[in-house]
Amino acid sequence: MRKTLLGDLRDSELFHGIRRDEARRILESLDAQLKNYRKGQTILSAGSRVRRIALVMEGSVTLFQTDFWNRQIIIDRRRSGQIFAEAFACDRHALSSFTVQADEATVILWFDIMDILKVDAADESRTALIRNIMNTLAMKNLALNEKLLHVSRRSTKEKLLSFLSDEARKAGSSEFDIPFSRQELADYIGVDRSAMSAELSRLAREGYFETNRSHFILKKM
Amino acid sequence: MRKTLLGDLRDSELFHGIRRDEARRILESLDAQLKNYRKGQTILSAGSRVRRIALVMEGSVTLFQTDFWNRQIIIDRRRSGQIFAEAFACDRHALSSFTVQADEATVILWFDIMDILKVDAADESRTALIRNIMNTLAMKNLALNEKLLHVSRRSTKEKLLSFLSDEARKAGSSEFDIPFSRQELADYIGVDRSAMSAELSRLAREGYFETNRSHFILKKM
DNA sequence: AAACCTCTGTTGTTTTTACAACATGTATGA
DNA sequence: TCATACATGTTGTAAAAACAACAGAGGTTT
Repeated sequence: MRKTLLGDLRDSELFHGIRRDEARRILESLDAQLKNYRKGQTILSAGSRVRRIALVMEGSVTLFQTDFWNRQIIIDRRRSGQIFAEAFACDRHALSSFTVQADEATVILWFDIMDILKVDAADESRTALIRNIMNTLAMKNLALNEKLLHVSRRSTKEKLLSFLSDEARKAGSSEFDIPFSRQELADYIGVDRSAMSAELSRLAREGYFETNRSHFILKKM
Repeated sequence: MRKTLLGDLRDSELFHGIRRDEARRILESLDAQLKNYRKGQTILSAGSRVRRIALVMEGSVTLFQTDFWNRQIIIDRRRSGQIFAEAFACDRHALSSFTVQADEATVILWFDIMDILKVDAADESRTALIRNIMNTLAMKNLALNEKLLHVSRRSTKEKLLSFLSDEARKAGSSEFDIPFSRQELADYIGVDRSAMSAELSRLAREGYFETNRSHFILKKM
């Protein structure tokens, strides 16, 4: 495996806190495999069985579904340092629910995560890797739960109040900056930007908060 | 620990495939603790640090949030055999984002999941438990992803088509039964029941599918 | 069979949202 | 400073959804 690529590993959430030589040793014992893909090439097909986690080393990929009526739905994009297919690899019975294609020339590192659980193989670095994977799954879980909580509110007003309330909780203060522009926020909670902008004005007028750009100050009422 | 309760453990997703005596041994080494709660008692408060996973042994609990403007939002309910707080326990930096209260007299088994990763403690049953936890996290992830995909579509029509397409994919056939009544489906995708019913009729008339109650036959067009 | 209940579909009305078009604000570099 | 580009706010209109009220279908109990 190329040294330059291994160096980059430490930047990924998965190998965080694991020494480079340790990472190399672990990956070798896990049947890790580097594969190159051309722009547009299919890396993983919907419906296929996935045993291994994919770590994007170089390039970027798009995850999408094709529905029953052949309409394409883009799910997400993953870049260098990020992983995909981890949920399918960690759940023995799951098949991939999406297709993955390379956006550009891309290098993927594949490795079998379940192998790492083998009883005879306990050591500190492996433990760290398992912890990192569990952390990753847990964090994704929390992020998905949080987003779902906002998105599944019925009205734009409820979505905004749910989101802002959560931001205040995370900031530990009624005054905070959100990590989104207006357009990004609208996409995140799944509504139209201009309608959302109007709703924000209305809520501010009603006294729920003051806002300027990404800065918010919530008001008890 | 009471034998009767330990017997029930095998029904939980977490201890699936682990022998009763093994489960007992593991739990003792993990500082497992049984606690009883009265109806209405708070089991876990939003904002607190959580080190241990909670497994509901008897009774049931409600997970909810109180937002900035003191409005209560019910997130979910967990019953005997199910776990909660697993994502907070698996992500060292996370604090609980919700409060948990007992719906009735409830028994909770608390245990430290990160302890199980200790290097000196590798054995088959522990490996199975780790695998089960990863499975649980992965399955939740997939379920959340799937629901989010449907809920975040903009219109009722898009939500329905997204949901039905996914059901067809999971069934491996264009003909299938959905696991929901109309009201449950409306709640799941986050829309009004009667409006959804009307939309279903419209889509059926437009030729997307035929449906009777929970039975659907999708049509290519 | 009759009475009852729950689920589902339909329709008219009200409310909310999306959409489009444009105005204003803000940051950036020539 | 001016020109420019992009983000944000505003408004009117069309479309969609929520809501409410009711009717019929299906199933269950007596």
